[in-house]
Amino acid sequence: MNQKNIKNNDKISLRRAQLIKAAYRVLSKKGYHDFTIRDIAKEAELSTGLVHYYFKDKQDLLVSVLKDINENLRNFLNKSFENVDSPVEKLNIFMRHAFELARDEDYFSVIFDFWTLSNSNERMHKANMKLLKSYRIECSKIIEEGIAKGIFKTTEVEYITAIIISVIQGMIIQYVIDRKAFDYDLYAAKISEQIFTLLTGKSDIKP
Amino acid sequence: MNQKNIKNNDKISLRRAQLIKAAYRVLSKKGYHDFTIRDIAKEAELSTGLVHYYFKDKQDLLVSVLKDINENLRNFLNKSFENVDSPVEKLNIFMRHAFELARDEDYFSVIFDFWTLSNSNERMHKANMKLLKSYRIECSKIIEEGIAKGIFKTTEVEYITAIIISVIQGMIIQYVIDRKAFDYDLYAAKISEQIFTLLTGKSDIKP
Amino acid sequence: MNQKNIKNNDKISLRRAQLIKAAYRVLSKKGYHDFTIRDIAKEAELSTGLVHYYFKDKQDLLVSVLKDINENLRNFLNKSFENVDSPVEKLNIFMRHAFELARDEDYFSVIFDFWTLSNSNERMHKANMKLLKSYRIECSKIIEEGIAKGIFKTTEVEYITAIIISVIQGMIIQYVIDRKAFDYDLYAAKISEQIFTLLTGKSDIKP
Amino acid sequence: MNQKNIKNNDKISLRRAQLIKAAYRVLSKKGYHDFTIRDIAKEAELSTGLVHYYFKDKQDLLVSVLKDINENLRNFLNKSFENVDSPVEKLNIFMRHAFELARDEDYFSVIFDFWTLSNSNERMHKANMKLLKSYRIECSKIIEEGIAKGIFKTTEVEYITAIIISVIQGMIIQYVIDRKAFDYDLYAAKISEQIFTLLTGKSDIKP
DNA sequence: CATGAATGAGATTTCATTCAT
DNA sequence: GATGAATGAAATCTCATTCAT
Repeated sequence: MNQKNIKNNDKISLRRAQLIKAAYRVLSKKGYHDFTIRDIAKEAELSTGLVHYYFKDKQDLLVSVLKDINENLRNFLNKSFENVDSPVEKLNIFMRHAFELARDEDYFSVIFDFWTLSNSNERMHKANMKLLKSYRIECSKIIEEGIAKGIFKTTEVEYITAIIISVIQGMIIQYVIDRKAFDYDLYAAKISEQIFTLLTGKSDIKP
Repeated sequence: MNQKNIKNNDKISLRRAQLIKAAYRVLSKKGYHDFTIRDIAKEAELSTGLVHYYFKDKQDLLVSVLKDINENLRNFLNKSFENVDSPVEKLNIFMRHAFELARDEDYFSVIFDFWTLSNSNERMHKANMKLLKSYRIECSKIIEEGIAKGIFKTTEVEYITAIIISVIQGMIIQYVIDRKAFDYDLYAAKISEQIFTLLTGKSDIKP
Repeated sequence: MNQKNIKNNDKISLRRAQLIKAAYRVLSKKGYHDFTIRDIAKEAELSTGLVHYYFKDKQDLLVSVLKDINENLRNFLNKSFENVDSPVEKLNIFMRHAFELARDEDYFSVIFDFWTLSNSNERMHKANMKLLKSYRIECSKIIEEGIAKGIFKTTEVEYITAIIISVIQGMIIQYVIDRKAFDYDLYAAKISEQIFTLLTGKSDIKP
Repeated sequence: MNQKNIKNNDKISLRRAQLIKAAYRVLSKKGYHDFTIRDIAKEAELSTGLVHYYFKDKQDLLVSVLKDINENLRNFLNKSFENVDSPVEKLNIFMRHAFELARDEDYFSVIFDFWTLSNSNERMHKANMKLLKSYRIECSKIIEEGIAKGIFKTTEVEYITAIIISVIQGMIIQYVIDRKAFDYDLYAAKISEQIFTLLTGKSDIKP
């Protein structure tokens, strides 16, 4: 590939990224039902035609947004774990990150949209499966590392993982839908603690 | 209220129920994105005009569907608890019912739709809050009854309730999105058991 | 079918006919490439939505126009032949009618459009086949009647029919594309005469 | 004109020819309705921008395609007649060539497209007139040569020419639209024979 | 009450054409 | 000459909502 092509590809990637970002912003602001290609174009300060130049159709753009979210998760975790050795600390980072998602007003509205689209769009369905799987895989890796290092004492990595993801996710949903349902921060802390108890058999680990 | 009005109201209720049911069926079949007023009218074998006679607009109908779901939950639990005294048995029924929701292919796609709509529609948002609250209230009532009867030994009813709802809900979502993610029945059973352990302090209670 | 349905169907037929007529007018004025659904709606003084209410899509409307043309041909011939017994006179009417089509500035532009669409649209293709077949069938019927009555003396009805249709059609095309190519009326008269010669063996029959 | 300009012009001609060929291929494959400038560029393995460098606009390109077809006709006939003296043989070649056009699946779809465009585009209209005129002129030349050589005995060259073009063209159209309408080869042979009869006076039918 | 024809705003999508590189 | 990213106008089609009957 020559110099020129590299430049072009960079430009293409740039535009795609720009549009994906704009789509994410619009999506979270207006929700899938009301957002239009025109909104995205306006948000990105580009023409509507260009959106279709880079993405086959609306659904293609949305799938790309979801894939982008997935990639961001991996990047975030990779970066965060760079200088961290302790599995306990890693799990803490992981859970804190997960609980923090509820902070971002928009993130879960977008996720809801994607779940909804899962039904009618197979590509979206697969991307959703992949994102959830990513969460489970990252979580399992940490737990297994903890077991290998003799810190965690469970034999049921997958089950514990499913529980962790479930309880965090379920908590977030309730909180996102009803911010006054309970003291989210307190419950998040308690749950973290309880999970460590479950994993280590002691309750004195401080997150 | 005279005889005629009663009759009319009955008929109105009948038509409304008929349309709500049709809306639920269409909604679960096609998802929010593709369903139309015409679909509902056809499903109910009525005219499109009539839908707007009984419901202000599309959103009004959808809110009514959600409220209907809420009512059904209460009715179901009331009926199920009619001849049951044991809080343990009640909690079992409650959790089994909740886990069973994942069985119904359609139920959670509809719920996803409603969550999504929560974002842009305040009435829908409120209805969603109410449904989640209903779950928490019903669950809390059972736990408090168990405490009163000396069977459950927790002081944190609300927290435990939130955990129960969260873990079940989170489990369902993962399962609905990826039916092969894990052995749902096994995990459901394990979770139930673990919740009873949490509540009673013993692990030998068989659900 | 009750009185009401009949009324409704009449109304439906009315609207459909109205739109087909409008489509025909617009089509001949602007040609397929430039004509829009909006044009038709405007021509019929109705809304664009209504066009789609009565016709699945643009192509569906066009196929309907072609079918309408076909029907008109049959109706015209049936009516014209009502009090005519002589096959010679019938064939004369038939050929005069055919040659007259070139008079209508629009008719053949529309036909060209349909031929063009034949390629990409199977329904249109079939409708085109049907129209041409209609012409052949009507022509053959007359010739056979003439043979039965001992007036025409050919054994090759189908071949003669194909020739008649071909030469008239080919003549029209040249004339429609180039009005000054030749003396259309003169040539039309000559061709008619020659065809009768071919059929009867004498040349003194005056059309 | 200097050496450089000649080179450039050659290159320009080359590119133009390349694009015209590509346009013809795309046009016959997809038909006017679905073909795009991008299709042509892709087919020619060039960029879309270049199409507009060599042709003012889409219509300009199409007119060029039609002119190209016209030129090809003349070239073909010139070449075919190179070593042929007999007008009978020449007319045979001419008619065979004409009838053969129906063989090429694509040729007449393209011609239909051009006829259709005739309506809304004057340049296209003229190009169409020119192509039809070319056919008549070539045919007339042969007949006149035959008369000069005492082989053909008609005094109505133009009329006979119009008939020949008409009947062949009309035959092709019926065949192109309905391949099973009749035995095309048989009818083509019969028509050729009959035309020669008409021209040589061997039959007793008077034109 | 009930119907469904009619409306019209608005969404997605396509594509000829332009222009900076 | 050559490229292809970018534009933006315009087309088709959908659908909630209205309203005369």
